[in-house]
Amino acid sequence: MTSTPLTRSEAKDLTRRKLIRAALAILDEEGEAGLSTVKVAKAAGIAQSSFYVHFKDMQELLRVLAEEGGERLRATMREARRKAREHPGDLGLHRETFRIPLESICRHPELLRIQIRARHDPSSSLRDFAVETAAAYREHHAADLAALGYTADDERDRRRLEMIADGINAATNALAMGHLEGRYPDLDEAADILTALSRGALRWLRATSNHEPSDPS
Amino acid sequence: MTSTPLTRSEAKDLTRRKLIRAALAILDEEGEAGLSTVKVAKAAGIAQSSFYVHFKDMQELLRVLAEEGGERLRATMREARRKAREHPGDLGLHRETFRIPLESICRHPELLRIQIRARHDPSSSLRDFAVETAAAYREHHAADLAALGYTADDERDRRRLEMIADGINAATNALAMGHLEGRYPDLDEAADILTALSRGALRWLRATSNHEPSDPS
DNA sequence: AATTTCACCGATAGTACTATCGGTGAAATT
DNA sequence: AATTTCACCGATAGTACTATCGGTGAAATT
Repeated sequence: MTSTPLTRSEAKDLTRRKLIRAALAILDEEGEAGLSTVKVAKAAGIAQSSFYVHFKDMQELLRVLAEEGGERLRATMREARRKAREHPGDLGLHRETFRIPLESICRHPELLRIQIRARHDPSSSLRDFAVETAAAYREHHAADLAALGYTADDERDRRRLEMIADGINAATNALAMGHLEGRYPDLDEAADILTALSRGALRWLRATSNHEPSDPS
Repeated sequence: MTSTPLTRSEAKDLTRRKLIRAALAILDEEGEAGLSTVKVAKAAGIAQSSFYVHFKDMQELLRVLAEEGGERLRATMREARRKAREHPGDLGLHRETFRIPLESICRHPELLRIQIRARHDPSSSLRDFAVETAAAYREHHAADLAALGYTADDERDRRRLEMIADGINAATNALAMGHLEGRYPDLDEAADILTALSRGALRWLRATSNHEPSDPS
């Protein structure tokens, strides 16, 4: 009941945050096509025209959204990496490597949903961001695998490591989405499967590296 | 130079095909947000208002597009399955199981792109179709794995098989997209990796089935 | 206390699109 | 040959949205 007296800039910043929150919610619920200055402003409780006090246009708001989302994703990757470094060589850790991204996705599923959508939508303003994020994620994961002892010396092995990382990443996203949709209740089970998938790939990598050109049997 | 005299219904059908083709191209290049009766009609070479001679509205055109795309996808699945049945127990075939979808994706990449986009876009008219297609693909693949001898008897194993199929499917899509983007030049290599991934998962499945509750080491 | 700043407002011009309607001429039918 | 059908056309009313502009009052500054 105590009225909180805000300075003008504090109030402005609050409104800005409201706009960003509103945009994120609409983006998640209705997609980029559902975004409009009308809807975002109304959801934030201000007039449509006041939207432009805070952002030059919708494009700029989306850019800000992408930057903030990217920061959150990078922080997650850093955390996962740090944990992996704390216990090098730990086998149970291999599994942990997969639990962390799964959990982080489930904590903020809207970020992944938006990213996946933008990644494949040529009309999306967030497309470049999404493509870069996906590439960063892929390389991060490839580095993780390399850290587990599967260093790639030549071009071919490096590419293979990247392909494996790409595949595992995609599988991670798919299982996380399935979990959110209620199909896969147990995240640990998902982590186990990802571990098993990556073990299979790495076993193959070891078997074919500097040996036969290509024989997965 | 010989003018082909078309009956009225032939001409109408031709225009209809042109509209569908134009819509598919625009959908792939600009996304669903870029679709409009103006653009589609113009690209097909008719007046915007004539669009409505062929379709009730854009929604209906999208439905038709989804149905045709779905038919093509189902045909691919049937073909893959048929081939797998021809050589049961063939180990090299396990690899073939992955090459066929990869090739089919690369033959019509726009179908997958559109599907992935729609799958995660709440505003998409094609969403239901995309979700159903993804589910069908997942179950198809789970059945494929079961056919390889990893029959799932209880609820847990069935779910695990579905999770593995889901993961492998996602990886398949990711590698196909990477191939199309020029990152992975060799489709065979991609098929090898998918084979290796699935071997790892199935090995784990065999190791934990009806034994320990969950231990991936 | 007087003045300035500025976050927000309502109104509105401009843009892009949808979907309908009456008209037209060639194909199809009689 | 006369009549009907219909794929397509241009015009247009209606809808949703963007982005600007002048105005307002409370906060901030003088």
